[in-house]
Amino acid sequence: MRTNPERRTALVDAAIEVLAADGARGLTFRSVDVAAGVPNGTTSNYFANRDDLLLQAGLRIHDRLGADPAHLDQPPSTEFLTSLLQLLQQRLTKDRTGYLALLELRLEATRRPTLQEALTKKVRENLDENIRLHQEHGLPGDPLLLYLTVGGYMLEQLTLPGVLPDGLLEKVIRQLAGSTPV
Amino acid sequence: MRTNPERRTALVDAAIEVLAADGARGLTFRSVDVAAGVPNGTTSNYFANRDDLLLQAGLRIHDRLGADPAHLDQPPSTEFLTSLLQLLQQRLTKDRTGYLALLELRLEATRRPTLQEALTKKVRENLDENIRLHQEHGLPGDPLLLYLTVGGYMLEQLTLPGVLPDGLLEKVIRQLAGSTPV
DNA sequence: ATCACAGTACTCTGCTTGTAGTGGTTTACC
DNA sequence: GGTAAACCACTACAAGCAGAGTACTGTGAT
Repeated sequence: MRTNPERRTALVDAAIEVLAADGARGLTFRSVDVAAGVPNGTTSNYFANRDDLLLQAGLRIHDRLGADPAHLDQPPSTEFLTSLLQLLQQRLTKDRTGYLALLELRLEATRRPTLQEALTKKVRENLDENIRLHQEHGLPGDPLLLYLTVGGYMLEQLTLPGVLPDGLLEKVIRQLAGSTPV
Repeated sequence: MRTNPERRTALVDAAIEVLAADGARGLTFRSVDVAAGVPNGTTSNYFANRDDLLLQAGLRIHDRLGADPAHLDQPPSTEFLTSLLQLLQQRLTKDRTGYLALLELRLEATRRPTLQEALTKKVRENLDENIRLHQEHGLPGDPLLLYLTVGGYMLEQLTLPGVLPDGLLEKVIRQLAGSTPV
């Protein structure tokens, strides 16, 4: 088992690429080798088995998607809320790979208790953080309702982008900003 | 290419089971043979290739999930809306297999334009029907907003059931029933 | 008797895994 | 500053497995 940290994260990132591109079906040691541009057998040397690789990818994804707190130093208003969600929409196109990989992992977690446990923990932390920030900034609308709606929107746009009408997210957000918390 | 219709749909149903249980990764001709309890090679004889099989599964799923209009002859009220969504929650546990398979197919559609096209058509039809019924019955709330929220809820419950607090759907629905259409 | 299908069995192909082995580079220690 | 040890990149290979596809036989219905 090799330990070189740079190469390790490079491999995990490559695994995320593979997940998004070819799904869990395409994730093999060899395909990660290829995606990372390293010789055959390298991923074998760094991870005990496929489960291990999936788990690492699941943890890493949240680091990649979560890290971007720069935009939070803004006035707590409805304007802010919409701008924050436009930002989310930007991310959805920019970091499509990461979100798709996360979806694949969620599905895979259905069959892997260990992965499910780890993902549940991470996703819940993320949700709690969302709620905390929402309340801390005194933002309008119910954070849980927002979370669900945005989640549904992302699923739809990621997998079947032709279904929803254009500009829906903005309209929806405008509605939600007017509703009161549970 | 064999044509026996009963066996054909039995194979497609088996394919849906396999999708939910093992994901797209596990969907092979042989695994469908096993799930359907037929001899090896049978699925090969009935479908040209994997793409074909996936497409058939995608079309069939909507028949399985959609057919249940009995509950629609009820008074158009907020009460009705909540009861209808409780029914959805029941379905989520009863027909978990179908919904999971649909999720897998959505992900797979990312890589298969033909499948994506077919699914987009079906899902959009479903959405349009939802909207139509919603308006026809004069139900409260915005149907698109409902659609997104319920979609997000379903994704969460299907893949990481430990994340959301109990009874959330009801609370959320109550909120949404009070909001006005876009 | 013919046709369509169920079921069996077999081959071929490709992919994946895991590891052994070699050579190079860095680190530590004298 | 030179040597030894540890670590790692990379190559190459052996072995196994799974899946696809198909040819063949038997059977029941028309």
